[in-house]
Amino acid sequence: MADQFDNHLPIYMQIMDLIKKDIISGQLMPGDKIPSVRELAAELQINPNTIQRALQELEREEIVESKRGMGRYVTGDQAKITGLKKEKAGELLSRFVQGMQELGFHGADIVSIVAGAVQPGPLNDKEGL
Amino acid sequence: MADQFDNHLPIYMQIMDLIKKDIISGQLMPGDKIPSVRELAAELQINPNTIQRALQELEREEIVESKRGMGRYVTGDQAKITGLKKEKAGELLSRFVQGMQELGFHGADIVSIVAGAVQPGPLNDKEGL
Amino acid sequence: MADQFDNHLPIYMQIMDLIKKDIISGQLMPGDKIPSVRELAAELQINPNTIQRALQELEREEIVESKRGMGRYVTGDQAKITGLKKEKAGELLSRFVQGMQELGFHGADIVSIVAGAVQPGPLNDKEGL
Amino acid sequence: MADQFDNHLPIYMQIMDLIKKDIISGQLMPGDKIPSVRELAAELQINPNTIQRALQELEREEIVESKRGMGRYVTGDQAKITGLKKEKAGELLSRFVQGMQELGFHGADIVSIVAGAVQPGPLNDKEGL
DNA sequence: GTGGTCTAGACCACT
DNA sequence: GTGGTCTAGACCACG
Repeated sequence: MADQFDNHLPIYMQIMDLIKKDIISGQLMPGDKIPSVRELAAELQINPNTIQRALQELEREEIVESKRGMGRYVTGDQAKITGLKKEKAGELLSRFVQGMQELGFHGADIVSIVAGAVQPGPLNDKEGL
Repeated sequence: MADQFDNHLPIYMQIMDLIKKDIISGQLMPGDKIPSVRELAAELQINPNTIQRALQELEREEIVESKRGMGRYVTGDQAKITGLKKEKAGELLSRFVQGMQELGFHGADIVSIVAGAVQPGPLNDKEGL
Repeated sequence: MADQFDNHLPIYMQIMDLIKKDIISGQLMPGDKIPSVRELAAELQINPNTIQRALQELEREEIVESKRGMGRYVTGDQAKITGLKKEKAGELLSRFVQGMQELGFHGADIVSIVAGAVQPGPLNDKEGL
Repeated sequence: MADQFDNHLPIYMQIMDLIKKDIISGQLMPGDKIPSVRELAAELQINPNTIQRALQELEREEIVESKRGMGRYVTGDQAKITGLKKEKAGELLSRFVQGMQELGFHGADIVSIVAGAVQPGPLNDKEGL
């Protein structure tokens, strides 16, 4: 079976991203309990130490809080979460735009390529890429 | 002086990207000679072995050919090169769109965000992100 | 002591062959852990970097997988392994037959030469070659 | 266009082989004049120095003789040529048989595989390999 | 001069 | 402990 994880990014970071996405998308709401290290380790087939590392880093980023003896919880700070979303979106956007410009695509090209990708209509075909 | 190379990605990969960009942008045309390992090492202030590694990988990807004792050359296969551009663009695009969708943005949102980024007009400001 | 490695072929390729043979012959089964770079380096009296190179190439050929921090493993893809054997045999065969034909030997000649070599009987002696 | 030469064997050796094959197969007979370095260089699209090296080595092996100011000629020593043929055949044979044995094929297997390859009859199919 | 290989030794992040 | 990367310096065969 194909590995679910990418080889050139640390697994713990990929796990951080998984959890962040769950939070941003609302699957995990502020204040929700996060599955225990053991549960996540079993579910993802990953060494518990690696899960531990991921959660520690999320704590450092104040996205997750641990309550002694009660497990870890999504931060109640809503601003933190919307900030997270903006930050991620900003990263994605700038990486994309900069990359496309380096490939020689310019303003309008880029927009129309994206338009073609998100809502493929009769006027756009894949060749446009 | 600030290092010209990024810490998250191995230097040899960044060198690969440098050369790929030169090829895609037309600074290096099909059949052109690529500067020798030693020249690149001197120019980029990088150990020759690292340059060697980068060029070997490009050779594996059939973007570059080495002619014994005569140096390395950009592949003459034009299709390979245009393929390279499409591949890079496709990667960037799908990573971006998929990422944005995971963050909860949908079709039109994504397009307008990109539009705002590439051609900032009076109606869009960066804060809108 | 006579070097265990041949001069015409790079050491790292010879190490690749060693490991491939272990896999084909079943000494290393699919999913088995491969000795660490350092272990192999000590055992074969070869610089670790050279071992590393050999294993990296095997990874490129998808004969071996590395699991971060956990070592390298023989691919679990059984088809890959049987494919390996067929590929090697096919190479050997076509190189041999083509070579013999270029030397002016034809069908039956070639077969009987091989027969003489693998099971020398009273009717064939090596001088016959 | 695909290069006519293999990357992991020196070109001059490959040229030596070309000429040897011509001699063994009778395309070049004992005493025949060998094309000049310039001619071969033009024909094979190879640096004359490389051709020169190949011919020098053939002289060292006494397969070719140079007559001052008159060019190079295939040796008149017929024994040398038949010896050449035996040597080449022996190399091919032992490399093949040894290789197949390392892959786990044994006597009769090897013979029947060769038989299938040189005269494919209704009883043998490729799957047999 | 060119690429290719090898050694030695070091540092790092990941598990 | 594991692989991955990088540097430094050396040697070699090829063209």
